[in-house]
Amino acid sequence: MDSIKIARVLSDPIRYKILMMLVSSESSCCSPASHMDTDNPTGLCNCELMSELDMIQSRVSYHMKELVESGLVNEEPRGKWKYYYANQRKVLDYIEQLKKDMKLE
Amino acid sequence: MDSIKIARVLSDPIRYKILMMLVSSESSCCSPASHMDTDNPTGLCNCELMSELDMIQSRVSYHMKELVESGLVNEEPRGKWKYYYANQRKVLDYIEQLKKDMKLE
DNA sequence: TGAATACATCAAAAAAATTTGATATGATTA
DNA sequence: TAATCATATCAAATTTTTTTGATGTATTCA
Repeated sequence: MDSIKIARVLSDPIRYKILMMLVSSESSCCSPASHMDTDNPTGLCNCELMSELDMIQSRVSYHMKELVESGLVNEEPRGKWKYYYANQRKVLDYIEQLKKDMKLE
Repeated sequence: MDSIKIARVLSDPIRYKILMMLVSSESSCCSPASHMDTDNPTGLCNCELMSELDMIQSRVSYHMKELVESGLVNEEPRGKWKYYYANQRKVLDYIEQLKKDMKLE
């Protein structure tokens, strides 16, 4: 059941916060805007998350892996860096599944 | 953040299954229908969950406690038994919070 | 009342998830 | 090419969650 996996990923406070940061992010660190994918102008890289969250690198990396593997976040390598952005569609899909399972609406 | 707590509860496969069972339950075990709360004709008791899920009593009890404490399930003691029913409004609230946090719609 | 039934709670064990520090990989830049 | 920077991965330690078996409490029923 996919919604269980999504719920697990969403149940960690740090990941939830990261997801909200990604949803809200309009600018990027570490590189000029020209490095960004034109279709996805938003995004954050690990280094920004590290300083923003005051967490060591491997810890950020671990949580980003969880987020990406769940599909809630997409990643986009740009040279040395890796940018992340929220996959809002995945959240919508999760919500739809939840509604269906819980016989809502 | 409340949605994190809800997500944690929803991230366990057993609890998710129980919640779906409660949502779908129209009849009850262990007692005549007259024992049921008239406002909430659905519901299941521990004993039915035990046999349905093939789990020992303390395990069912643990998960029901988690579900009740999260607000996803309401309980209703009826004499010797305890009936549970899904609180669909709580799921809806969770979904609304999620939508808000993820800037959806 | 006393036996039986249903559920709660507890502590210990087991399992799963997270954190950390060290090291590895891979791209960039001097 | 060598040094540097950003990120990935790993194993061990820690923390959190779940499971189990034992025991406690409350209600029902004979």
